[in-house]
Amino acid sequence: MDMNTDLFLDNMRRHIRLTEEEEAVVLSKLRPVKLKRREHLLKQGQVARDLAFVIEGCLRAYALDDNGFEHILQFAPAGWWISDMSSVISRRDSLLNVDAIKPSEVLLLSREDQLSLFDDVPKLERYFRVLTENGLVSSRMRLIENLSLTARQRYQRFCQTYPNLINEIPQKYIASFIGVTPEFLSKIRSER
Amino acid sequence: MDMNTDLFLDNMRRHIRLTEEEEAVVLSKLRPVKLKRREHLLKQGQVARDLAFVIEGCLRAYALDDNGFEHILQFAPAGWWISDMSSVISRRDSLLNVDAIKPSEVLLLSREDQLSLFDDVPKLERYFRVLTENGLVSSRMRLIENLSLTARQRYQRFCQTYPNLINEIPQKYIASFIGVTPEFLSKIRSER
DNA sequence: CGCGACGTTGATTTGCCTCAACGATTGTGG
DNA sequence: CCACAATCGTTGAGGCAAATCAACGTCGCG
Repeated sequence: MDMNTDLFLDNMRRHIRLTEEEEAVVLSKLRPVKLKRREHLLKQGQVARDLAFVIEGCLRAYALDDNGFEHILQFAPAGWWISDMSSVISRRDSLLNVDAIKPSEVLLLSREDQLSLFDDVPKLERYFRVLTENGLVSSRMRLIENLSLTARQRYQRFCQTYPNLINEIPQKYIASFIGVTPEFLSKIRSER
Repeated sequence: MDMNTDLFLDNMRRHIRLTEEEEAVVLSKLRPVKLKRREHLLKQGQVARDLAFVIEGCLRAYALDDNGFEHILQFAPAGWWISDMSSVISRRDSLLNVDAIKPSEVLLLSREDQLSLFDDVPKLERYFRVLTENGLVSSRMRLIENLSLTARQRYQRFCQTYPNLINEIPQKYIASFIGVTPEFLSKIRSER
């Protein structure tokens, strides 16, 4: 079987050390999937069953508000996990959509398999705890920044934090991420 | 020894089932502390070493921006955990302050003890993973709401989510939490 | 009692949105 | 390979939600 798992193994090994057998058990649960641009991995109203590890391309998670506007909560370039943890954990309908910004490839892990892996390979629980902790940290960070920074400052911060993404994805997605209209981001960028 | 741990044990038992010995090991690491109104558990610039479980009163976590304004990220009434996870995890200086809104009592657990407990009582890892997951969920929820709701709607949402807190804490804290000035919250409330 | 913290109210300002028009670029089918 | 549509970014005029600033009433507390 020929799935490109190097990026994933690198990522996991940065946090925990497993035996070869254990790694094989984990890998056996991962399902590789290719996505076209705009193709959805998850739509709101569905229950999210899978976590996705991006090995190529870039995905995004976004919410649609009552007026039909998109609000991007997370970008996931290669090497990142993405999904609606809220839905995965609670098994309730997702409020988020996840789709591919560009042609991408991901490894899927169902919540069911994840939980059974926690029993079979207990060290894995630590790996995902750390990931969740990091997710919490960055989510809080964004909350602070949204409460205390102006749009201009949030854009500068985005440029510092995701220098790779800036030239990789359409500008309107960046606007949606930092919480302004595409028009206003354009005006910000034109100043100097 | 006379520390009121019922609330904590209730909370933990809702997630995992431990033996009496295991519970005793966990309890042995908890240090009870009383806080006066306004007393700080953590100030920004320090490295947060402790997680705090509130057994009485109410605490808050807030960030100070460059202009000296406070932005409250979390309230923790009795039965809630609070701290700056970001600092605890990364061992870097905290960006948050944590203090008591009213006279309070908390149980402290150092990160060091938490990690050693993960080795001694592996089931505990699950408890904290779930807590962190829930924290992530609510943090994301707030981010969505801050991006997509008006101040009026955020206030209504706050009233639904924390009906107990509304008459318990000064209004300016609620303003800080939902991300408006105290003056504007006052105007919102006076409409109808 | 008198002071400080808090909430209210009003006048004014401002950061960002809305709407509309217009190039530039990309993509697509003939 | 061209023609055309769709998508995207830019620019400008006008509008609105919320901030700012200031004054004032009220309450709790030393």
